[in-house]
Amino acid sequence: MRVRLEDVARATGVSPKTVSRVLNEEPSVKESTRQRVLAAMESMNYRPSPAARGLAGSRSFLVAMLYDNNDNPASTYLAEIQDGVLDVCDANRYSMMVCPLRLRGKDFIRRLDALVAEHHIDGVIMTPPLTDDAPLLHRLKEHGVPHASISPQRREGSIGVCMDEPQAAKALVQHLIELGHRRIAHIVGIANHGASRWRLQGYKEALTAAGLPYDPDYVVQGEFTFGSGVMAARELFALPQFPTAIFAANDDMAAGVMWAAYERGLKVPRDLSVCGFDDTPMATQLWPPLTTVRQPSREMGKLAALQLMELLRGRGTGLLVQVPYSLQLRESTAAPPQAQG
Amino acid sequence: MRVRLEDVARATGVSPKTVSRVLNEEPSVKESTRQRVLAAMESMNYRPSPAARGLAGSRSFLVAMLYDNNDNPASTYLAEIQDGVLDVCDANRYSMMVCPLRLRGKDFIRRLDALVAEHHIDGVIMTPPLTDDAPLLHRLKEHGVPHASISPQRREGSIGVCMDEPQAAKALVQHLIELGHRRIAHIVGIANHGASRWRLQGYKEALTAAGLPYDPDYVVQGEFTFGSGVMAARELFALPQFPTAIFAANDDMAAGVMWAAYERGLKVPRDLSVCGFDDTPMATQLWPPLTTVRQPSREMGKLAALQLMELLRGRGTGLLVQVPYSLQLRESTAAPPQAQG
DNA sequence: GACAGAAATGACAGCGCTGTCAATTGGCGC
DNA sequence: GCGCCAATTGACAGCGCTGTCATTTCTGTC
Repeated sequence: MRVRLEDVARATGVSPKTVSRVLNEEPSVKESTRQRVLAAMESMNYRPSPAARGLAGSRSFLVAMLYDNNDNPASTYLAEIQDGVLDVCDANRYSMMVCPLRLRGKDFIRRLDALVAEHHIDGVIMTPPLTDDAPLLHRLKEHGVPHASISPQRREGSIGVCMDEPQAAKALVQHLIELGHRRIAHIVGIANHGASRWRLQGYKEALTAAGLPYDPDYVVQGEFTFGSGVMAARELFALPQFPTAIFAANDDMAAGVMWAAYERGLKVPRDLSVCGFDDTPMATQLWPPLTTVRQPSREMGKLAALQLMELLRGRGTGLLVQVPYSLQLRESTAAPPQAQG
Repeated sequence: MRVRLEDVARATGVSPKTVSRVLNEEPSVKESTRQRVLAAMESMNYRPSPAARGLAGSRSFLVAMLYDNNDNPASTYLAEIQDGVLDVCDANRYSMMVCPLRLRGKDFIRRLDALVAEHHIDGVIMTPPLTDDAPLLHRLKEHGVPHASISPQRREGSIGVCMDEPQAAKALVQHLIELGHRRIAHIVGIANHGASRWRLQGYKEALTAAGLPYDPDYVVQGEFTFGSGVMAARELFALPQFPTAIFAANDDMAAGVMWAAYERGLKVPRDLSVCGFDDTPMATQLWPPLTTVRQPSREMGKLAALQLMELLRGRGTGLLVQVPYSLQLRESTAAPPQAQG
């Protein structure tokens, strides 16, 4: 019925253990034997049973992608990452499980324990804000499960992938300044996300670099959601002298800002410049298309998974790879209404 | 180290096999024994090893979610479905694997074979357009893998979940007609999706019911993507007498229509009414908010998974559950520019 | 050409569970 | 109180692989 390792062994005239060695790319197998075994595997269309491998061996060939499905409004972000991770897992003959966690609910540690206990997970990929949850990280360390992070806040000691977000945000705001804007507002994201901090930081740095004052009234809290962008924008529009440009910490909130602008009868970019961050598909689908920063999520998922694979292979200790950002200058930003000094 | 079934057996004073029976909810276990075993499992925090269960038994407790990541632009749709499926799997102690297939590439059958051969998948959840791919269905039948579908085209013999899409589309177009529209265009979706057929059908039925003529010029082909919506709208705007309302087969294309309208200087809904289908988050984030049909994707994922669970439990033969739709009347539709007759 | 040591291979048990089939127990009629 | 059948439980092998450790086959050396 099913082709087993033993069948391949018999066909090749070697012991099952040797076939196992070839399967697991263990070093001490003579090249000629290796080739014969591989050929037999191929011709017999042999497929190792993950269950048996997991049961007998120490590895499960399973990685879990952990994410917080409370605090991740932009499903496209997660979907793209998942896609990238899956790609790399597939290529490396690993399976991937998706595992939504709820940081707020306090059972997420138990969910993790269950995952490790039941499935013997080999490794974990995490997305923000899980990447920086101390209890979670601690537990992973206790379990001894290797993990790679996407955009973790702590750079030292982290493995995975990141972007120079402060620099990207700074460049974006500098673009606004170059267009002539002086009253630039910022809508911050959810507090425990590194992205929120970095983007705010870049905003501040750009102002400082240009010698512009930092006005706390121009910095309002959002939640990375469209709705929170609307609310934040309304708040800003209520200021006696409202900004000529708004930099929202992500595209969803930027879309909310544009919505609120229309609601108020403001034309973008004539009356107000708007920019976001992430370059989700939505960015090019807004009217006018949104100026933003491209973040290559799919690629980042791949890179994080690749780092994890390195760890699992026992080669090296894993890196925190940095991917380049790129500004996407579109029609939602322009010179401010009245040229000021 | 690890708590095994044998440990639970010893603690309860029964044989491992009896514990196994309890674990698998087999009938012939005395209730008192059952309770004792369950109590021991609980107190010892016993977690069965899926690998061992899969290896020894005939079930793997694994279901795969199959989707085509070529032809599914709306990642939120898939993400929501995945979320729903995952929910139900979790609750039933099943694991879920996600498995993107590419119908176009001809290796997808091999991918499926590998999935079945390696992981001994217990069941499959499919999304359009996979639900109606003959070779795929045939192969699943050959493998004897139970499967549930989300919005399959063939109603008879299918198991899973669906919506009365023709009726929903008809109701939507009737709404336009009631508003006074007479020249209503439709943008069709990708050809091999049932959704495309059903929504077109509903469109036609509404016209017929109202005694309006069917004008082929008013029906243009799209691909469910934003970009294709833009193109289709431009095509329609090029007609000598262009429509006063456009019904796009999904929200993404409707967004494209609105984009194209702005591009041409048309105001929605003053100059043009636009409506979509699906009620993705985007629908409320457009300006003006989009009139559309709500499709409860998450719920549909759950229901399909529940049907699959029924199948896997051996209870009943599985149903094709129908979920209700609901019209979301928002500001993108209004009376046509000039009241006609 | 014999020998040490490395390289390559194999024998065997067992991972944690379930399927099969046999054994035990309990209930009931007479 | 005995026999019979159904309900309940248990013994045991084995799923397909890998870890451990033993064994064989090469190298090169003196």
